[in-house]
Amino acid sequence: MKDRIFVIDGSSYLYRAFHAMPSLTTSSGKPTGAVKGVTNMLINLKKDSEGSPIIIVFDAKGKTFRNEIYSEYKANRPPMPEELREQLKPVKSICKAIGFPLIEIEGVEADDVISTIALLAKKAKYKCVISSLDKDLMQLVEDPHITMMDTMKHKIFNEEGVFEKFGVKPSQIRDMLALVGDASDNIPGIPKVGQKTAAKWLAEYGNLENIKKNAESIKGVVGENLRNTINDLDRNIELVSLKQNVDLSMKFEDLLVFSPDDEKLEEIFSELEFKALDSKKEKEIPKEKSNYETILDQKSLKGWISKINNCETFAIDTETDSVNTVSANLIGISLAVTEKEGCYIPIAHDYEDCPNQLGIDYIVKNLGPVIEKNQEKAIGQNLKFDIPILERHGIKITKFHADTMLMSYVLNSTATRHGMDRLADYYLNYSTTKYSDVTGTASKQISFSEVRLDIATNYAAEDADITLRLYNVLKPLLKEKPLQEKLLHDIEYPLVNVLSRVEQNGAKIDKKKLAEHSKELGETINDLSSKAYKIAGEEFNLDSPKQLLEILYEKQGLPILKKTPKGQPSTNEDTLKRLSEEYELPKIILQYRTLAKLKSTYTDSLINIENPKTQRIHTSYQQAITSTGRLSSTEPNLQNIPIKTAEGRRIREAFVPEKGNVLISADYSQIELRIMAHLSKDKNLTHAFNNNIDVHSSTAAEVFGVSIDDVTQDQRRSAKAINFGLMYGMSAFGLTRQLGIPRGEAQEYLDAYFARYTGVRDYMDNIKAKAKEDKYVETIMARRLYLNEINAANGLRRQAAERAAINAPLQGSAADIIKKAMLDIDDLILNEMPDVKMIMQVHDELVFECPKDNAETVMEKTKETMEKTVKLEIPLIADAAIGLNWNEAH
DNA sequence: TTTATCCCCTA
DNA sequence: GTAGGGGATAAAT
Repeated sequence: MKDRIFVIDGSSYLYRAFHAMPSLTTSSGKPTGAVKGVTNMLINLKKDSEGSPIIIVFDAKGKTFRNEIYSEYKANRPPMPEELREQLKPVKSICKAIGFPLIEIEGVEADDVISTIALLAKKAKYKCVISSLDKDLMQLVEDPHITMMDTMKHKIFNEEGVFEKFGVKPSQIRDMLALVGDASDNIPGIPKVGQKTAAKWLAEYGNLENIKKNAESIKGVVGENLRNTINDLDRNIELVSLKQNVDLSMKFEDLLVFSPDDEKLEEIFSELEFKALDSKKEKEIPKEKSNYETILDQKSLKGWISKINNCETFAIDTETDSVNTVSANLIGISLAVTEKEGCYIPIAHDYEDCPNQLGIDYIVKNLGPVIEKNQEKAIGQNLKFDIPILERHGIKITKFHADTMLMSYVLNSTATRHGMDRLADYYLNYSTTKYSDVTGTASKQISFSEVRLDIATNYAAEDADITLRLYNVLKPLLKEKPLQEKLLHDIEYPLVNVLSRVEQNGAKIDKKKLAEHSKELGETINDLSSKAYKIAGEEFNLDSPKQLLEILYEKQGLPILKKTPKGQPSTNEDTLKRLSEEYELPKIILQYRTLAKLKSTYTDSLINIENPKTQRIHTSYQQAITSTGRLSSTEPNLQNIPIKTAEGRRIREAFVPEKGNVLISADYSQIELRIMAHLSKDKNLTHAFNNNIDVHSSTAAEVFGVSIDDVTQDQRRSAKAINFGLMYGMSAFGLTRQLGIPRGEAQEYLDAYFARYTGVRDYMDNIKAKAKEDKYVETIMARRLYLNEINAANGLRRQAAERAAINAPLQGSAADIIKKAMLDIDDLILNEMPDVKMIMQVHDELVFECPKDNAETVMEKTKETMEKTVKLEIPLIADAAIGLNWNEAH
């Protein structure tokens, strides 16, 4: 044995990549997803092959000998989707340019070519690895010199591998295929005989000939089917057997030549707008030299002060020792005025031999006023972080020029994530120095104050420099989208300061109450664990789904009702609930889960996360995360505090005001459904909202054809499920699951709904059509969500995009509205009621803390502001309440 | 130590 | 069926 060669089944790569990849396109709309997928697979294989020859084989046009044997062969195969066909040429060009010999022979299927190459390889004493998952090709593995591999999953199929997958030996694959048939090739097998039966027969009789001989002794319907169609088997064998004598019109040695054309490859890549293929190559390109200055003396600071005073715009960034704005200490400030130039002003670096720095007092006194005076020229990346840090040192920024994170978010919320490292990569094709590169991670992590000044300068000044460069790239892109630019300036920018204040305000929690609750939970959890162990007959980790499924399904033998996406028997709530009807253990697990969740995620962690300095908890609102325009909340997430169960609501009782204060909560009533009425102008829906009629009852009356006074609880519940489901783009199937009713009944409900709510029906149809046309949908404030997969060939992906197209304008418009309400109320607070604090936003709810004396007035004003902040076709209603804890106020 | 999986909390 | 964050375990590194 000399070496090995790899043979790629090109068509199988192509289809696999097509279905696995999202629908990427170039800026001009040319589809590239499959090309990219294939390219990645090729590059991976090239790495794995360690220099062995690689040959790639494609199917070619033309009828083959199989069509002569059987005219229906592959007759039902759908034509290649247009989106994929367009990508065929570039894929082949890339294969050639990478340097692999590419073979396609008219009138010969790729499988036969591959089979022939495998034989030639054997004769030349090469091992042959076929990169494909094609069942037909598996027959070749009977030869020990030939193996197959799954490139994506790095799985090798030798004789054992084949047996594991199909239950037959490679030498029996032909017989199995003949028995089972192949739907995709339109080869009919024996009716009712699938892989299992075929494997059973082959295990018993060894081969097809023996099965035929013993056909009489096979019982049952399948035996009868076998005898009825036994004459097809010879033909099937011919169809599934691979030829090994194809004329390749070239010598085997010529197949081993590797002839890359890097220039051509780069050309194709740039046409397809791919980034450099070889990450190694990219790294070898030296960064363009930038000029970064460390500011340690008064004179050089003065130089930068005059630069700031005289520039049009400047970028600013702060360096701190924490990502938490409440506890972060200011370590330094960096500035940039022109690209590739920047400075870093160290303030609190502290390590052995650290040079003397100018000091915080000097900086605040001399640079502070300059920043404040020029703030409307300031550009930052996530200024919500920098603003409170600077403010703690008396440098107040209330109005800035731009925030590159938000620019990117408003341009396209999903094209990339919007952290600076990602933006630099995406918009500048520039790889930044990472924070962890200079501070290290985990146990080896040092504070930024301990980072040497030269290293810190390179990192920090680069941040300001890159921010400026990003601004210069993003600015013209936004100019082309005036409505989105308006959204940025009217909503997102002003919201930065508001969110910053909400975060700094924080919320007070009753730690004692939480600790008590936590203790109680702990005790009950212990009891439940003991009970569970007793029933199980052993101790195990109740938090481990893996251990749990062993106990439930293997040791206790409970029926498996559902599996997880990865094929493991599921132990989720839904499954356990059903099992609880008959068994005790699942019931206990469910109780355990509920309480354990409350303890670990809420009572314990809220206590832990309280800021020792302020004795309050300060979440961080992410303004550039969601695709739809909503905020999200982290560390802690205050947007998922329990409410549905009584036990859960006890957690809300621990959110309290300072002494003498109260909490006020105001939430929009049915805001997304109202927006649906507004956008669709549906007569029935609009009528309900305009006349203050309970919308779910009204829907129930329409759908079930009864008077609104006669609507039963059950009918209202069903109508509510329909109303919510519609906003998520749900189908009859989903409604079936939600209501536990037969599919036909669910469909009847939906039909009845759309017959009565034609405006909604038309709106849904129109928004989908518009999404397909434009590749995006918009909210009432022109926030865009791009839907790359709205025309995807993959049905599941396309349908998911369609649902997003329906939901995003509803969810996103609601987000727009509450954001605007927050701005209005913030104005109100600044101008009229300075003792009120906005402390939380939970998507459609705002929570305030204020002295109890004027609480009624504050409540009325906030409610009114929320309701008046935008004018829609229907009224907006906010429900508000006052309380001594969040549960009471809600 | 990081990453993936499963589960579960919210609007 | 939409949009999120996060805890615990177990596997990969």
